[in-house]
Amino acid sequence: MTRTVLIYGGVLALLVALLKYVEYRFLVRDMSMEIYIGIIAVLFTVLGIWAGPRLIKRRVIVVNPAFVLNEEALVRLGISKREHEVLELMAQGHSNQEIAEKLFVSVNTIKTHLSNLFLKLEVSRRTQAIQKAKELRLIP
Amino acid sequence: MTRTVLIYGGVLALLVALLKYVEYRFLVRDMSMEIYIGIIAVLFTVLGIWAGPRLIKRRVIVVNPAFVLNEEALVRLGISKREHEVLELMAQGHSNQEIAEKLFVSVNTIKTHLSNLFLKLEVSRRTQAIQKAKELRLIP
DNA sequence: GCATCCTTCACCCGAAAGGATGATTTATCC
DNA sequence: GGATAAATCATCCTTTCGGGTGAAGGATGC
Repeated sequence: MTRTVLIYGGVLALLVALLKYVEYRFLVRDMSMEIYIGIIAVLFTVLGIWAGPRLIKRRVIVVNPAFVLNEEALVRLGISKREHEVLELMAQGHSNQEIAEKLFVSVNTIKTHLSNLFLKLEVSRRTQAIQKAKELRLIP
Repeated sequence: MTRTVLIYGGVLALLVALLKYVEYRFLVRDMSMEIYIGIIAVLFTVLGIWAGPRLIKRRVIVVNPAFVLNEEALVRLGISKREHEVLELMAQGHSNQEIAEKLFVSVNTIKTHLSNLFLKLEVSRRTQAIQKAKELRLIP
């Protein structure tokens, strides 16, 4: 903050000096008063635009990052579409039986899918699978 | 954006008009040139500070909100310290046996804690418990 | 001192989950 | 047309979970 004010002051002083120089050398004799004032106005407006954000504390907006599926990991681990589907339902807290009913297949199929998933995720329990899948951004 | 530019232009025009007014009525006769220029500089610096952030696109910084334990929910649901501890370990993917070893108690104790937790969280599976506990911000 | 809550542990039983293996069907690719 | 991968289902067996019940020791508060 202190540093910022110093920089700001320095730039301001520099600008004033520049103006003085310009004033006595070239402009006053050749230009009308209006143009001279206009130049000053533009210069200091630009200065304000530049210095404003540096003087005023930046507002940090905390936002929950939207979920983006990590498709690269899906491919890398060789997780199929169906397996991913089962993974999502499992992570939502459904039992194998419930998942089977939702997907219109038998429980055995779900168990097979989950077995394969556990192998691919290198885990041995569904709670671990949820952990890992969240880390890898396979599920929200 | 278009609206912002219009406002900006309007304010600028207003300021110029004000300056003209001031110039011809009071100041030029009484003040030195330096002070007059100084006032212009200050005015347009302020204008720049005000208009800058409105002209330049605001940068939104996306940050993962830090985890804040919802103690109110803990009290409301009557979840004890030990139960919360077990809940955390469970959510990390540990089996009852593993949790028991980590806390130096028997598996039966862990099972009792989890049974009570399931009652308090109104769930019937550990995966559901994880879901609900995350929703309630009882665990990260 | 008594009630209450927390923590601990035990036992039983049935349901759910996990591991291994094999088989069939259906796409898809070369 | 054969190879390959995905999806489906099954069976067998073991481990883990979940539900119910009971009980004992310790801390807290009135």
